[in-house]
Amino acid sequence: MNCPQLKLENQLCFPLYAASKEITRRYAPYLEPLDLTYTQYIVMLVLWEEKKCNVSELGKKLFLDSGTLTPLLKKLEAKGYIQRTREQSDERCLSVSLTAEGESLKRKAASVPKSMASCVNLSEPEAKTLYTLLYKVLDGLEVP
Amino acid sequence: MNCPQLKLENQLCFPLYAASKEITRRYAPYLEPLDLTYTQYIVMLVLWEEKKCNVSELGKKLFLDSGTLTPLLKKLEAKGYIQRTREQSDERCLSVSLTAEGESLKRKAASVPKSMASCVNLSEPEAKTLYTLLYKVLDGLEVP
DNA sequence: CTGTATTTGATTGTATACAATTCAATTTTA
DNA sequence: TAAAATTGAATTGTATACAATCAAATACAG
Repeated sequence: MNCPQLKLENQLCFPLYAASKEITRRYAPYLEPLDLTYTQYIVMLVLWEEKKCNVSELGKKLFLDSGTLTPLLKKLEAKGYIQRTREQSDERCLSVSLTAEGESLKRKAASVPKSMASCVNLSEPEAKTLYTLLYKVLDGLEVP
Repeated sequence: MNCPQLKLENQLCFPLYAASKEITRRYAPYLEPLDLTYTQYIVMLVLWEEKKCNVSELGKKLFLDSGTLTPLLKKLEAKGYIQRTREQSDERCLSVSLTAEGESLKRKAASVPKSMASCVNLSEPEAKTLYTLLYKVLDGLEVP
């Protein structure tokens, strides 16, 4: 049974999956001094921008659900980077905000993106094209 | 502290990470009738092509290590799709091969790629460009 | 030939991921 | 306004991922 569409090299999903994993793995050495994993890092990226965010908002932005975020946020709290407090107006909502330590971590993180960019062997226009196409895929998936 | 390079929207890694996860998630409904997860599916893709493969070869092709593959291959064996046998010439090597059932599963899988392609909202040239750029990233990472 | 080095999978430990379910708080509705 | 529906996190269960380590088999140097 000859099936070219089932060849690994003919899949678009596979380089996407592999590149994502490999890139994430390359982040580890740069994030270790910050005591962050990659997923914890992108949560901190949101908080450095927003200051305050509840779990569902984080989930929407990062494409993560509460089953991933709840334990992860507890770890960030244990590290002293964030606070978790129930919102007064709606006790169902858990508000996540930075501690002073979490805020000051931003300074140490400032060099991470440049370090990582140097790992990725793309020209500026190529990176831009890739970025655009990936968001097109993501947006196209939004409504199933 | 204003830090544009730390904005989520300025990261290339993030849409890569998110798109990969979302695409993988979209595979589930199509793979469920085959009783395969996404990772199990890409292992089967290799085996449908190669017939026979040892663990380290699978790992190289799929960017996975033995910590992921060993339990996964045991599950595929438990489902009856593959056989795991030590190679006679080198007892360290575990040879993975298809059973008749695993081979015949290929027929049921033949329609999966087309179904998935319809989920991805890219034109043919866009998909090709994305593919090329992703492999360029992967190849650029090969040697750290 | 033998002791050391290397190779190969397996194991262990930590950290995601996500579906499905639960539970409590809030909102809607009959 | 009391019951129903909805919402938002947390929990449970299953499946990856990968670093680090281990043990067995093999290769290889002297």
